[in-house]
Amino acid sequence: MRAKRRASILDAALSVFAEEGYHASSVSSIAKRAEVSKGLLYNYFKSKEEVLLTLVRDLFDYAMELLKIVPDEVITEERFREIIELSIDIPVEEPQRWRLYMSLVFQRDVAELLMQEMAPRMGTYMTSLSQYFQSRGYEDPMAAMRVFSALLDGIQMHCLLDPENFPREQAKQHLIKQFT
Amino acid sequence: MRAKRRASILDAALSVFAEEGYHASSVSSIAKRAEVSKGLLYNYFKSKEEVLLTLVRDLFDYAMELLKIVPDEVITEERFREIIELSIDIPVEEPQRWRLYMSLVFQRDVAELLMQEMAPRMGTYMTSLSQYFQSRGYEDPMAAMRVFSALLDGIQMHCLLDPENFPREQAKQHLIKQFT
Amino acid sequence: MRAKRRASILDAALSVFAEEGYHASSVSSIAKRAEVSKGLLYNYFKSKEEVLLTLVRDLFDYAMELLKIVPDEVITEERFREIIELSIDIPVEEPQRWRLYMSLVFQRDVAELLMQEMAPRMGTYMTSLSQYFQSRGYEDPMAAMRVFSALLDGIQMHCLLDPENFPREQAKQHLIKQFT
Amino acid sequence: MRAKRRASILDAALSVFAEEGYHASSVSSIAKRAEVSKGLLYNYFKSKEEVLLTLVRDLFDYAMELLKIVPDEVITEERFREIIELSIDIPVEEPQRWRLYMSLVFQRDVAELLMQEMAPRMGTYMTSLSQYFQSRGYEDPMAAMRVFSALLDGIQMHCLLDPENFPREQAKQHLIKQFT
DNA sequence: AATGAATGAGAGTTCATTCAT
DNA sequence: AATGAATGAACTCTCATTCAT
Repeated sequence: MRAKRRASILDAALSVFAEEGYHASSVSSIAKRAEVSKGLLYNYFKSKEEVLLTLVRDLFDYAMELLKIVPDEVITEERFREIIELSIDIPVEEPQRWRLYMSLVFQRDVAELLMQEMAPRMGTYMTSLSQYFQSRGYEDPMAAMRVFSALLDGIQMHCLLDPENFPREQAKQHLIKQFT
Repeated sequence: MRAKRRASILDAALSVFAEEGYHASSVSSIAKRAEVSKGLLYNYFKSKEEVLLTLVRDLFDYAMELLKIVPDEVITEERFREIIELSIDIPVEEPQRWRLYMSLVFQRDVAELLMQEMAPRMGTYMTSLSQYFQSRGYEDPMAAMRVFSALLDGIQMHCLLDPENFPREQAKQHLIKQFT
Repeated sequence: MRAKRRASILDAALSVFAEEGYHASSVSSIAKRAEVSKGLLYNYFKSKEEVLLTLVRDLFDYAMELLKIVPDEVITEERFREIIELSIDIPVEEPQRWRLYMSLVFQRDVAELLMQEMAPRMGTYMTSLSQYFQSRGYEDPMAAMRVFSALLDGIQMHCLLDPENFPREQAKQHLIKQFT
Repeated sequence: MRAKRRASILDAALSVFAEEGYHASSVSSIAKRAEVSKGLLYNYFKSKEEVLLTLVRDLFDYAMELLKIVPDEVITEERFREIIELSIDIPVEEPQRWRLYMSLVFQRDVAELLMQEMAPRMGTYMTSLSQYFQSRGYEDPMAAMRVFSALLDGIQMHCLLDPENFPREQAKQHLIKQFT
């Protein structure tokens, strides 16, 4: 039951953060939405920031799991295609969570905190990707990987900003065709 | 001289916003950085929000001008290539301004205000673009335009996040090759 | 075993109060240090204030006992000397407890509560003392007693503030010489 | 006029602190008593602690001035008598201020802050005093000085606790007789 | 045009206390 | 006897905004 309360606080926080942005959200409004007293929230999380970090960490872990990313993986063409498809489809399932994530990327203070933690795991993933590009004969596989990531992020971003109208399938096919 | 004061306030606001994010910035610190009293700031702008909106509007106008975007333009392949190059190079010149812009995109409350104003002008540009894709024989030019925009935004985003290391030229060439 | 628990709570409270001061101490930290749940603490004491009062009452009783103070005692010169020595040596044995006591003297709200209770017992002691001064031929024995008490308190205070360096023996001898 | 406001805040703070003790006092109640908004108080002082420090610093300076204490002074018997009389009479004039001071001595956290600042100036005064005792032929002038200070503090303390009834004159004469 | 004193609402956070279990 | 989840009021402090000067 403790876990349940915790989850409901995180749910509430997510939706408030997503609606108003992290800095503009108040702990009061999170508590209210979670139907919990402000005091109790501090029983579960030691600060507003910790709520945010928890949220993002969870999301990141969840994404890693869904994408089935493991360290030092060798990426085949088949797998590469899968990564593209999942990367684009997953965020759309829960746009709220991912929008929050995106909104933090350009928030200097928070972004640094996050990157600190995620850098290592992201790093090995990046390496795997650039090895894929190397195996495909790219001259500068590192650069190719970065361009690819940027393009993928762009697609994700637009999917999140307008999940209903953005031509997701076409975008997917475009990416796949370009890089396989 | 009134214009000068105004400009210095906007400058100060930009750098404060960029450093701390809009919501975490205080009017006091903007005034201080602009070497102006808080009272005077309110003489020029009626609220903190208006300062932000002004900043973004100006940036938008400035971008439109640099990109030489005019209503109902017919885009040639040459011009298309130019648009790509400018779109990627311009933000890198003043990353601070553009980062602020990006940080707002996922801030529901502010984003809506902005879109309201910019939608019309953006609209005609989008139309021009999709006509370009139509002329190039794309089956669904509207979709192509959206995919293209997403990819371009992704590149811009990564350029802003890591202006020094991102392989800008490669990204540009990639985009150009794909769409011409 | 109930008594044991109670005692361990009082111990914990004493050390927390001594470290941080009464008002700055939290019930949580007392409970934690006593290795007891907050709820249980309230089973033994009905409020934080009661814990404090108990602590001070106990200390007072304990001091009275050590000083062997009984109502209507007739104080001889020998006994007077003993009182001085004990009064100065006792606090130094457990500076923590006595420092807490001292810290309350100038805390209006708490001090009143305490005095209320202790006044009667202190009264008879004061009377005994002033009778001693009367027997020694002091013109205004009441005044002499008060001056003496003040001087003694001064010594105690300094002993507690710097137990290691304060010249305790010299102070004792000084007092004894003055008043016998 | 700014100075006036500042003074009225300090006045209010003094009386609130004196009544309830530093930790038990709230900034709200200080502001209320000063007939000032909470916000304004923070315009004048950057924290509750700074209000306290200001108060104590001012008091200390004021006392030093009244006692006419100067570095490296050579204390004569006449001057020594004067110091005793002033030391006892001054606090009684404004018991509130001095009670606050006393209440802090046993407040670990604050006391340290204060001592840090005052130590140097107190030091030279202590030196002067111990030189006086040396000149009077005391075997251990340092110890004599400490005992003397303790006794004096005891008198001051009791004067403050019961200004009306404590036999101040007798105490003064007692001290003077002992040490001259 | 320009100041900065002043406000009041609200921010995040803590905590003594209660109560269902 | 014992827990710790839960509360709500109060805490210190911040800040956008106004206004007398």
